[in-house]
Amino acid sequence: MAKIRQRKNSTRKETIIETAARLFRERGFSATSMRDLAEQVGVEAASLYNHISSKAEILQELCFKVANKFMSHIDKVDTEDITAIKKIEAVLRFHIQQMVHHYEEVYVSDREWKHLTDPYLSNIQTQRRVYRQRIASIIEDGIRKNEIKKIDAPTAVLIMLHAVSGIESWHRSKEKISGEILEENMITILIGGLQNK
Amino acid sequence: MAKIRQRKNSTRKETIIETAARLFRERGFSATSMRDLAEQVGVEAASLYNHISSKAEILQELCFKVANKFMSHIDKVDTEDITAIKKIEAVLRFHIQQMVHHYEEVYVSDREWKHLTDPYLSNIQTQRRVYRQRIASIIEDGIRKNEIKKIDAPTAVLIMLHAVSGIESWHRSKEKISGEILEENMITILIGGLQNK
DNA sequence: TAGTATAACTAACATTTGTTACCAGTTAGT
DNA sequence: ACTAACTGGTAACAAATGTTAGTTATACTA
Repeated sequence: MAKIRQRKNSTRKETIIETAARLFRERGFSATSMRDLAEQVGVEAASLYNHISSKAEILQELCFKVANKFMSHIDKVDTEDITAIKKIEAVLRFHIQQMVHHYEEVYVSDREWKHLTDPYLSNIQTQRRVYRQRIASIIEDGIRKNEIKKIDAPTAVLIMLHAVSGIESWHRSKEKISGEILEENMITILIGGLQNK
Repeated sequence: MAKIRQRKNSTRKETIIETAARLFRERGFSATSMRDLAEQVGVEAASLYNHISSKAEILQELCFKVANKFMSHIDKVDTEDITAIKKIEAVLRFHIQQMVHHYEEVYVSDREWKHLTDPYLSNIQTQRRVYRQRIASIIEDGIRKNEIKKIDAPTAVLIMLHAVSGIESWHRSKEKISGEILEENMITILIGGLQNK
């Protein structure tokens, strides 16, 4: 029972969270009501509460899932023995791939985290700050080693991360180039812009 | 009376819209209530309706004001007799300056236009599409003339515009570099990334 | 001084919101 | 077969939402 409860519960819960991610992306967290969500899931609003404990919890799960994913990745990249510019490229490629393949959850957690409430809000703010600082440190390292142009590292981080979130437009556009070509184009422009020639 | 009504009315209306821009930026359009707005203006919620006709109207005014501003600017740039890369640089610098000096309204109109309703929604969607296409055309022209790397133009536009919206992080950061240095850094990276060497 | 437009207020409205309490049918393990 | 968990539904809630109606005080114009 415990086992089965776990499995069934989480499957249904996952459906709800995935559906919520799509709606939060389309309409925003605040503009999405539990009744909207229920309708898309095919259930009454009250029934959602058999699987989740609040609307806020859905956003929390989305945000922390994504935050953890990016944090683990930069952990891995940072231990590799490659040049700073290669590290930045690896981080950038990961961001692009995540935005291409896990669009909804990544986009939502990036745009809607402000609607978290306090223990979670502070937590995610800290995580985001730490994450950006780690990228900035890699860039500063690259500048010292003359691999990267002499620029303001936080500004470079800001450009990188926000450029990636623009992949939203790509998703919505009619005639999409492939994800791979998108990735190469973005790398060309952004790494090209950072790199010292 | 007409004169004074006009002047007083628009002053008060402007205050409301400016305050709304700040709140919409901080909390989002949907998460900002008319009572929140009224409180910040220092008035009861119902009193707002002496100056504006609806919450939606506030967003409309913000979005179209900003859209018109950018559209006029690209009109001007496009008639100038300069290289394609210089045109792109001019557009980019204008975006950066607008984001630095008219942060709230530019940011809000960029993030919250989805909450417009239909005659206005379609209108702004078209304007945004046309605007991006015009930048893409300049880029394609630059590619033909070998001033710009052989990249996918819509992708370059996407990167440019979204990178600029990242100036939001700069506004929120404690130790800001100056607006001018920010601008030069962004130009270095982005124009450096586009330009053919 | 009388008259009029402005801009504020209070009270109230109809909806929509997130959520809870409670009940019923189905499923799965003993 | 019996029990317990799971998952759904109905009804309802208190609070919050955008907005309207009606009133009043102020201030400028004639």
